[in-house]
Amino acid sequence: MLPSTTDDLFRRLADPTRRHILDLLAERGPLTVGELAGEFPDLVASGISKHLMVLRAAGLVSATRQGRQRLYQIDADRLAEALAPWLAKYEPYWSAALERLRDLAEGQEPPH
Amino acid sequence: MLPSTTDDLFRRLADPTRRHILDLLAERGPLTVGELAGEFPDLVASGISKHLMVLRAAGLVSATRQGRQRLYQIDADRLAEALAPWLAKYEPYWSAALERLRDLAEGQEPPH
DNA sequence: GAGACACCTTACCGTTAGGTAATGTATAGG
DNA sequence: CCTATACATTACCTAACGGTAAGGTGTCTC
Repeated sequence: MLPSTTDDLFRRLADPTRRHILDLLAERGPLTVGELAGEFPDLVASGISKHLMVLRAAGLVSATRQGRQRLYQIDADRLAEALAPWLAKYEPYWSAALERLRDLAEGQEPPH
Repeated sequence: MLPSTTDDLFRRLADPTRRHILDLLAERGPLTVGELAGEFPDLVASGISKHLMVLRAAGLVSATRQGRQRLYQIDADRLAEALAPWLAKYEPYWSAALERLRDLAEGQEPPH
């Protein structure tokens, strides 16, 4: 399922749990299913596993066995690659928005 | 519904028809419901209207009466603003992906 | 002001998506 | 080997979503 069209991508990113999983993998590096499941007290482990399968089917994450555990890591390049065509259409808008966000983060007023 | 959290945004962008509506408004400028509906032969007009309500509730589009028609236009700034916090997390990845995309569009090999 | 028109709103319906629970499979340890 | 562990997989249930159809509201035209 390498192509991962825009439709496909947005469908997979639509679920907040899946985006949270991606965020965790991006922040902390590779994690096991158990570690990830620990971050979602309201969910059963097999639910996490299912979400991981959805992400893996699009190549957004990849897994490597580590004994009896399984280490998942994000493939942010693929994520970016799949999102790029859509992003390109709105580039001028969000590039400005990102600058405003950065200005805000620095606690200084935007140049105005 | 001004805040439009990331969760909220992705839920609304998840539907391909809604993203297509946004694309059309971005490319062609303000359009009426009838004009938009014409682009979706498989859908009934009231379906389009429903999608527009979903987008409008998040402020992603706005409408102005024009006689008995209604002109919808995209609010790309709000779209970008809502997406920016999420985008910022993966910025290094997709900024590279966008460059590769641009290089590809110009028909030249990336600098490598 | 009566009708046509453009759109909105509501009610309803089938499909899908996300959740749990139960079962299956592969690996580590005693 | 036998058991426990760590995930994967399957079956099942419910809620949410996207769709149509029918009725409602406001506006233009004659």
